[in-house]
Amino acid sequence: MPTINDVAKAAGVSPSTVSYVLSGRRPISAETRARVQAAIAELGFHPHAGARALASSKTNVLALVAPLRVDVNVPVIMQFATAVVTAARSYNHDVLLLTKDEGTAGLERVAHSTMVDALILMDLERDDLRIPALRKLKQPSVLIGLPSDHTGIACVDLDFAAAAREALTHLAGHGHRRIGLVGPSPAVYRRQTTYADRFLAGFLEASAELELRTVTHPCEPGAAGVRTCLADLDAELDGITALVVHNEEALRPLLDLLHATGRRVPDDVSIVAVCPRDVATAMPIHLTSIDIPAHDVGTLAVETAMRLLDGRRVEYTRLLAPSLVERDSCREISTSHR
Amino acid sequence: MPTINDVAKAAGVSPSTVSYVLSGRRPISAETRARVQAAIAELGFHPHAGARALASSKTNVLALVAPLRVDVNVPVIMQFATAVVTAARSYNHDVLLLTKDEGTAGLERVAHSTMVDALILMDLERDDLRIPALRKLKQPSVLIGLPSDHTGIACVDLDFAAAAREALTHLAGHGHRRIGLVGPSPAVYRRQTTYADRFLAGFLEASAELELRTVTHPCEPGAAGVRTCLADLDAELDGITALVVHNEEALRPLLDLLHATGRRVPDDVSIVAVCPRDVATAMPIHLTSIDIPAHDVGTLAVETAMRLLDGRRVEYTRLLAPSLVERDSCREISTSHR
DNA sequence: GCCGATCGTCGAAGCGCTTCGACGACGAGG
DNA sequence: CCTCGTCGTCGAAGCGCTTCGACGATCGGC
Repeated sequence: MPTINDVAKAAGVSPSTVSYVLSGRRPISAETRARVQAAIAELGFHPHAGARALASSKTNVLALVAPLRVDVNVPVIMQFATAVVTAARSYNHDVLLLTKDEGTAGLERVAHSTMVDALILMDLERDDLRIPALRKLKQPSVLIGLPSDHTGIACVDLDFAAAAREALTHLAGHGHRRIGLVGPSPAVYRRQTTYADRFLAGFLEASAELELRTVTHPCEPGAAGVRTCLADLDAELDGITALVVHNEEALRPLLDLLHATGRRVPDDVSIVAVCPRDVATAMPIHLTSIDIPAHDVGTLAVETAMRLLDGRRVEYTRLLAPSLVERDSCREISTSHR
Repeated sequence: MPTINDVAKAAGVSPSTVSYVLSGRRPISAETRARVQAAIAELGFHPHAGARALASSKTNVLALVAPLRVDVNVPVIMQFATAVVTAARSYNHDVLLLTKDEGTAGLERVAHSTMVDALILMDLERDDLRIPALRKLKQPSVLIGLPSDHTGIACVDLDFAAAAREALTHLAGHGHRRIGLVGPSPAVYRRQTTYADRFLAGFLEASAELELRTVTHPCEPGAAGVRTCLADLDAELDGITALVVHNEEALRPLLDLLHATGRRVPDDVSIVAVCPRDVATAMPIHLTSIDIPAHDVGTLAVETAMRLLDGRRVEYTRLLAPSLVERDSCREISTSHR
């Protein structure tokens, strides 16, 4: 492996000149630059990351903390990760992958040992224990999610409250007045994962504003969970004509169940799903859905981290507006049913 | 951030002594060690990763190259990643996540700039262009997959040929003689992804050995793809009594289709799937399946990398034996059908 | 035509750690 | 009792890079 000194010798300049060619931090004459670049190319020089980090206190690495335990929502997590890695690369950064279950210790480890310049976390909980730890780090962090006390930490996410509102507005606009929410699994609520809370809050608010009759229930995974959830909803409110589903896993078994029990979608029951576009269209009936824009959110998170790193201003709370796209699972309800 | 010098001063020793306490490379008296450790704890000292890498030429980081483009098999990829990260941590290593689509350049970048000690790649193709590049790196690599020319590079994977053999043996043992293979999507074959090839080869060999009548077809994603695939299989061989499905995505639509066309599983058609355990049991009928042991494979890959790193011997090709677990999708065929 | 600013380059001082050789102390073996 | 080997520690020399201050050269302004 050639070093910067080898390059300097080959090009007949000093090492610092090579460094300035590389970083562009000082003007270098065109000829010198050309000679240096030629030498770099010829020798196949690549700066040593560790040396660079040591001298410059920059690693060009971002930590991404993902809930890798195969929980729920695997595809969404994957989309976030993809977006983050891709965006990071576009800023000439790499991504160090941490698992959420290393907890606070993992964050501190990589931060204290200066392995990363910034951290991006996903799957935040309402009173996430990691938040206070993050505040103590010298590296900035960006959250994908919106825990309760996030002052001073940048947060990026879909506006789940608005999403719920939009789902209900859409259904109400189609004449639906009795609506059930099939929520995430109880485990998600138990962890107080922030998106679940925010969606539910938005749902209840909008429900009141629009003067709808609504019921909500979490939904355990699997066909059995869906069956229970639906039964609960029906028991608490009869004449439900529409369902909002904020639970990717439940979608498929739910459709199966409705089909099996002779409730046609959308003729007997309308559905608005909250899920990535591709899962909405992978269903036998293409679902009217509110997209979870994982790609945008991931990209935005990286962008925010970059701004933070070079000291530019950032919006500390950035909630992306939801967008509902109509497909085949909602139907105008006839006045007689209202 | 305290440095090793601060610790040394606080403990009244030289920096090198602190280093030896940390690394254990030289004997240190119990008292000195205690003093040093106390100082470390008190100051909250964490060695600077870059400095360490520079001085020791070890980064304690592994590169993991994953196909992050949301392709097929997302859950499996996630399981691999989880296993790799977890295993790496257990060896005190971290994981740098690269996307496959950075190709050769990405590997060279992280290797040449000494960001990682070793590389783990997944989703290998038969004549993967990255293999020659890997050979030139100073860091060792471990492949999850088995490309055609892998001499000198460690490979780890499920033995897909044996898996195919086992599936057919199981079905043959239940009296099935006419069997169809629902393969991965044509895109997977086109890329000559190694597991697809190996499974197919094993399937054909076993089919001949067991004197079965078999047909095979790739299967495009989506319900339409499944319909076409099944139609093709039926057209080429009538009286099919069993299906081997080596395509996670296809499983669900396939069951739907069979159901819709009145072919009962397992009464009319038996199924052996190749997929992670949890997807096999997530189906309405619990499928007899051959597990894709992502966790074991990922862990083994890391283990292999570690052995390579400290110069121990490794088996250069390690194919894990498949294990078929019986569930509810296979049925003994009555002699009248044979 | 002189002065100060700007340009382009160099040298040297680190960044924080590991590791090698050296060296005193001490116990064991002859 | 002397020597040799081992133990425990230290000092110094890097590892490969960035960055700061310095300095000659060049240039525009008056």
